Amino acid sequence: MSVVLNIKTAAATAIKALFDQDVPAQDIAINSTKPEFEGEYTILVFPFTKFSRLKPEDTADKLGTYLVANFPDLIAGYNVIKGFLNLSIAEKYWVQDLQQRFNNRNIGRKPANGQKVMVEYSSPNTNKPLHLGHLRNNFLGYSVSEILKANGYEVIKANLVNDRGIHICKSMLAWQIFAHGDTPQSTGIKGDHLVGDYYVKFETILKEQTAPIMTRALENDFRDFSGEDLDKVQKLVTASQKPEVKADAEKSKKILDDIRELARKQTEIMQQAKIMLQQWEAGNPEVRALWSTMNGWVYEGFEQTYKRLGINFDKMYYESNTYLLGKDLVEDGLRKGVLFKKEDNSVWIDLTADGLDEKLLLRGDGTSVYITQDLGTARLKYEDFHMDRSVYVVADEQNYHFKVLQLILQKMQEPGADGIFHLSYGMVELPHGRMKSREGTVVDADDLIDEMIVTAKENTDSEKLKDLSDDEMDALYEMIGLGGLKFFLLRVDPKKKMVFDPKESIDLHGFTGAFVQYGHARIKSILRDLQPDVTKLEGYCHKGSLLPLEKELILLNEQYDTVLEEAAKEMSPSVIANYVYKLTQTFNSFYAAKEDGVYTYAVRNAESPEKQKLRTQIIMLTANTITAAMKLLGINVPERM
RNA sequence: GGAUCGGUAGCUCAGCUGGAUAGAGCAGCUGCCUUCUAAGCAGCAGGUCAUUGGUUCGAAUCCAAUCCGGUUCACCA
Repeated sequence: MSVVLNIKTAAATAIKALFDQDVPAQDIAINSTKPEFEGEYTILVFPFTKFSRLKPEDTADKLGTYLVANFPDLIAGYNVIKGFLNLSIAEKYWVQDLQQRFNNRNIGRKPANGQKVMVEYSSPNTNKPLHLGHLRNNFLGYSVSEILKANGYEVIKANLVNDRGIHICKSMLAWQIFAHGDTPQSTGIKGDHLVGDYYVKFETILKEQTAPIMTRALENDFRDFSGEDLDKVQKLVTASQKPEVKADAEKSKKILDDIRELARKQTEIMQQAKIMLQQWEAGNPEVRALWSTMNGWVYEGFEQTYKRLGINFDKMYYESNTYLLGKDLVEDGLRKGVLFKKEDNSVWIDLTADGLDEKLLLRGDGTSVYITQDLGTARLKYEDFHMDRSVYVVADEQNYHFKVLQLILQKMQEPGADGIFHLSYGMVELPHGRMKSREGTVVDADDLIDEMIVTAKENTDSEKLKDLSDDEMDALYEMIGLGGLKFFLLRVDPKKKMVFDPKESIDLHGFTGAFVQYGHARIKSILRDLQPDVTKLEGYCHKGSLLPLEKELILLNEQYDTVLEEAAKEMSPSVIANYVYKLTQTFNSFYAAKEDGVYTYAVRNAESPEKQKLRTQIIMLTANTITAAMKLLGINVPERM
């Protein structure tokens, strides 16, 4: 049980005894004591004055006296400032805690809790390589999975690959026209990048073909359009010519965009892509063969990147297998009366009572839309694993989609519906704004990783490590570079959008992964020198008093369990990142503190054998906590750097 | 326009289940390597917590309104 919980329980007992009031222990507010006051934890007594019928100071005083008298193993002293009861925890408590935990390699890990949770993350499209935005998703999904595991959940990491659709046909078509049979082998280009290059090629041609259609349309020449699109474009062009629209820059831009969208649809290359998609759906062997080949290239590329990122999955789903799902569910829904049909045979759900709109689930021709597949896939996942919770790591632009998804499943009384949780994360932006592929500002994942590793190499003092082999050095650079990237993307609260400044991200100073790794390497360096006898340490429980930073480090380490629980509850690796940084920072202060040229907290040259044992326990504990915490972020820590 | 998320130091972010004088890092400025790794440490400077009102012993934190910004509201995925 954590110190805080112990204090709360003791306080609840004290309140019952002193004031005859039943206050649930968890309702008692406890803060860390501000550094300028004496003590470690502070109870806020304001809420108790109602029934104590005493001034806050007197209430605190009574409570403090009682706690010291009745819980001497926990609370050694107290002081009162206004309504704040500052408690000094008995040093014996800290020392015993230290002795029990210092050599635990699985620090913080909870026993299995019998709950199963699926975490779906990554879920890439197979038409282009991964970029910065995917990295946040991948790191988050992996880290949250590890955090849940450490809290006792059984976790299934799932990846739903979007391997079919118009976007892939675009790459395929451009490859057919322009590649002259090029392959990753023949060009030496990584498969996902090669396929992505042809996606870009497609977009270039599309743009070229769109321009004249657009120009004609704006001159009221609509020869490129027909049917519904003809109606739409005429209306839009007419609207765009109104003086009040011309005066409104924002409005006219939007109308122009809409016209452009229609023009894009009419281009020859777009029509070809659509035909290809239809052929794919019809099972055309030639198209299917090309599709398999090009997806194969992409998977090889992704495999490399995932491996490098240290990311893995327990279950792969492919949209080509799941995109037809959901129709059964729609049938069930119609039977249950949750869904209804319109006269054109399209199927809808009415969500107006929930403040949303009517939502289409099946088109008039019986084909499904995006959300229908997702409904079907949700059912499939549940049938496969019967998990208690199903987490989707997806950017916050899809908040509405997931709200609707869960609502529909709940209305259909699908068994997994209540367990669905959309782990919605904010976009990664560049200092100048969003990444835009049209403006070529997309930061490629592979490039970024390379850059980070090069930076790590440039900033490493190889003199210190000259006895390491080249392979060991490369592994170290990779650990530091990748760790830095992960830490940078995970240290921010997932819910918030974040700015990625390349200059800042590759920094190895301050609140960074490298800082934490460095702290760990420093500890290991001391331990290498010292070669402590672990069995002796395990039998050692320090008797003398503790210096401030000795106590502070034990205390921070003690908080790890609580931090881990909070990270799981919030599904937020940033909680861990902030904590492990603080812990390392405190260790660094401990490490560097000097008085009159002598290390205050020297381990090797400690002032007594007892202090040496104590400090060895402390730094071992700290190293174990750092290692465990960083592992949950997907970051390894080096023995030396 | 409706829904929704956000606005804290020059920049990037903590703090938000109400509590003491709002914290880090970067950038700027001072110091500190003959002693366990200076990717570090110690310090200085930097704030109308978007604005206004409310709730109360107490508000960056809760409520309301306003302003600013993002996302979303497709028979696209």
